[in-house]
Amino acid sequence: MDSLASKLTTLTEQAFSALGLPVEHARVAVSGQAESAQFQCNGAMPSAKAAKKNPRQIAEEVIAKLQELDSEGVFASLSVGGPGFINMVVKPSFAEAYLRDLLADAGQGVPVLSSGETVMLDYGGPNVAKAMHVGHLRSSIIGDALRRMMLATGYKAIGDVHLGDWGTPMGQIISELELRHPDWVYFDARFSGAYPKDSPVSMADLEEIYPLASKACKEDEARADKARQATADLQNGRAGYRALWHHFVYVSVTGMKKNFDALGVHFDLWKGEGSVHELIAPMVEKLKAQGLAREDDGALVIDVAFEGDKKEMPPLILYKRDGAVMYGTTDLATLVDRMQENKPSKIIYVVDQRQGLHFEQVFRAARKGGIVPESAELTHAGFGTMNGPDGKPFKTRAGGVMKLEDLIAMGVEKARERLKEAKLAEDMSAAEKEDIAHTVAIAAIKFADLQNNRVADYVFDLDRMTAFEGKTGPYLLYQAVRINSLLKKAAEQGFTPGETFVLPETDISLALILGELPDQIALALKNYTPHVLCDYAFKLAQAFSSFYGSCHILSEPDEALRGSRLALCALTARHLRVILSLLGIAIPERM
RNA sequence: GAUCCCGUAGCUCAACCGGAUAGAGCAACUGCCUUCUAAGCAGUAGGUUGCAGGUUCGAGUCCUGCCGGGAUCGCCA
Repeated sequence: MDSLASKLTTLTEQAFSALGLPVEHARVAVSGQAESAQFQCNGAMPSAKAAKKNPRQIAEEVIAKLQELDSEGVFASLSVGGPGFINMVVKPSFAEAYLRDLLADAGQGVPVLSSGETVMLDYGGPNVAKAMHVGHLRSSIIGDALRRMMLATGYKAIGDVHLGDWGTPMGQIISELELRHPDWVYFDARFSGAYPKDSPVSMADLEEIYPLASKACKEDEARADKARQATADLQNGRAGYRALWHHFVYVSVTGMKKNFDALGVHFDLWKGEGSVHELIAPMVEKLKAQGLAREDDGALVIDVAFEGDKKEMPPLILYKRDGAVMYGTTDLATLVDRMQENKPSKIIYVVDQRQGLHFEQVFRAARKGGIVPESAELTHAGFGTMNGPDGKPFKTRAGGVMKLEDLIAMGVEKARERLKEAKLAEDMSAAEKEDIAHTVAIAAIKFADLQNNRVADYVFDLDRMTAFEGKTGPYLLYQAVRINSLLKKAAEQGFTPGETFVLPETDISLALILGELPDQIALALKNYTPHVLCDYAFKLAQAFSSFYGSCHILSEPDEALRGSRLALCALTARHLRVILSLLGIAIPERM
């Protein structure tokens, strides 16, 4: 399904082509000046220089050609504005026909942007043995939204959680446990039997142990050496350590799933850094054989700097002095794995901006080593940090890192209060109320995050995002629920939405905005910027509210107009449902 | 020190490939609930887009230089 504007672009392309003007300038966009036009084409101005003509004159010629080509009566008016803008107003009948097709579209207005290309998205990235914290929120929310958008537009999208499970922290915990419990069978190097099935440590134990171990290593070099050795031994396959590590992963993933379920974030793959361990040695051998890997100060590295580089580009370390690998190595091996297993045409990393240099190094190494061909896109879709209302990195009142589950609980508590204040959901059961509070809280948190430009830092202000007024998730839920309630009420009176439209002056503005959906989705995906869809959802909800305020629907005596208005309601509701589901936001039945 | 990102209304943020008079929300002010959910709608006010140059028909957007903030720069992730 194309947008309304792209239908018009098809016409202007014909006109441009007939006049010998470059068709790439023929694009029609929604007008920035709603008073003077609905749509505009700016192509006369850039075409003017090459054609050696006055841009206004070109615009006039395009308009004349458009009128000549317009046998179906699309345009109500065409005019030249300013230095050469081609302003367009369409006839209601054109918009009416378009909406009829849109309503009948099997794809619900979602454009098809790919015929099944495989794309992999790397997001979430929680660490084993550590509680998930607010730092994981953005990656999870943005990554999942992009996955949903790509899946809906025809890609074979695969989300991979990419656990942080193979680095130094693992060795720090193992060595800490060995110091505390030297008698455990996991530390008996001569033991060759089966290790216990159940984990000797709980998630709570790990959360307590890790910070202590990490601190001890920072303060004591000998202690740090012990941890380094344990990391290397784990990676090199020491059986007891591996057994213990499997327990860590298991208990951690159980906790993570609870968080991701609460957020409504989905993954297709639960692989981690450790999953690709077997691929590392052959990969490194190949890099050596290619003459790309070299030894440097005891470590094995691959140079990724180029001749014309402006910035310093340190080599990527494959093996540390102590023989252990770092996340650059596992990231590279993960690319080997992905190219072998999934052959994606795009791999998108939704990871903190601060990792920019790291990904540049990994991508360069992957290209150099022939691991990823130039034809496959590698993108680091980075995001800014989440700050508190004071503009500084988000912390608890005590100054510590806030756990994700605590943050979600705070959001739910806030949503509960707001519902009570607004005297909403009063007639419902306690369980249903709780359900709605949760849905509202997640919508608030997700929308607040997604509506910000991905690359910029953003201020996380729970009071503001759960406020039930203005540009918030709850406002959108309210609009969606309100429309559904209206449609239900209409059905009770025996009124059903029509299949055709009648668009008087009062209804045209909403109709035109409904016709933007396909472009908005494509634009959001083009630069991996979900905030475009947030903006659009809000604009649509506002346009609906305005329409709703000025047109009384159920009391409309004209049957055709009433049916058309109900269809506008149904289409708006469907758009909101589609957009919010692309963003990963659920809508309650009622509230 | 080098490199990258950011700087737009009092606050939080938009602005599609460079397009017309830079838009929303919050806060403030004025109206609107005996009809479909007022968590809403209509309206008012609020700007030298950090500063100075440049490129061109046209610059918040591109280029150069400054100022301010953040981040990164080899054995953590």
